[in-house]
Amino acid sequence: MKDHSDLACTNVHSAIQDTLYVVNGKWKLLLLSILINEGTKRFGELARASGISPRILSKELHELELNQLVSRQVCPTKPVTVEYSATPYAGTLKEVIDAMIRWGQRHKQKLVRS
Amino acid sequence: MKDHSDLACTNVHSAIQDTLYVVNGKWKLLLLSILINEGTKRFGELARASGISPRILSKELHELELNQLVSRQVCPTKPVTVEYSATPYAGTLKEVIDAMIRWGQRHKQKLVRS
DNA sequence: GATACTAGTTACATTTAGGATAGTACATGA
DNA sequence: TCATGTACTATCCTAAATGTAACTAGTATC
Repeated sequence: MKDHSDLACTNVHSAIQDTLYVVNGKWKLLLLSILINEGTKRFGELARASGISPRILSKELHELELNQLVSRQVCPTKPVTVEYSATPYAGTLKEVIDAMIRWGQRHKQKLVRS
Repeated sequence: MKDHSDLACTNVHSAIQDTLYVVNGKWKLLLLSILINEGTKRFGELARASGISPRILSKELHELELNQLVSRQVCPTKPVTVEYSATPYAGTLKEVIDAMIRWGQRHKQKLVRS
């Protein structure tokens, strides 16, 4: 209600859309949350922790890597393993993720009460 | 990294999924942002402000109403108008929305710089 | 050689989201 | 009576998202 020029509104609207574009879909914020809160994980660990099928997981991780939110490191183990980590830049999304976690928890409690 | 029981993780994961379930899609957070920041708006105003087609707008507003995030009031004007407002409960999502606005703005600046 | 573990990939099917277009219903004013 | 403004709704369609199942490739182990 305060700063209400058309320009300011447009910026706010497109800022939301820009964020949604980067973290679209059912899985990206969940994956980032896991990597941020639990640290580096391998492909199989992420699949088990999230319940995402390999095909989707591979695609989501690739998209997150393109946006520099996740880094991928191949480890010379036998058999080879691949470690995925949240980048420092992903940390800037923590504010969004934490807000969503808090809201989801409160929302569930509200549903239980009513 | 701190509280790392399976239960805590499960709760965190499902909390994110619960939030995503309520505010899914391209438009719900944008609509809520408009209604929260700019106040009550009519159907046509929302359509113009957001660029959403009537069919989708109607569907999104209905879903938001079901989740008690938006209230709908018919005004006895001629022709009849309908006002949509963010409910007090929608205010609890402001934290999420503001975090996404800030992130989107910073992200765009990052893209411009690099 | 068969089996298993790693990290994917490929092909296919299904579901969902979203958009385009036109039409409905009601009232007003020309 | 016809156009206009309001708020939708119905129909159809396309594209995107997601899921399932099977399969590849490299290495190690039995």
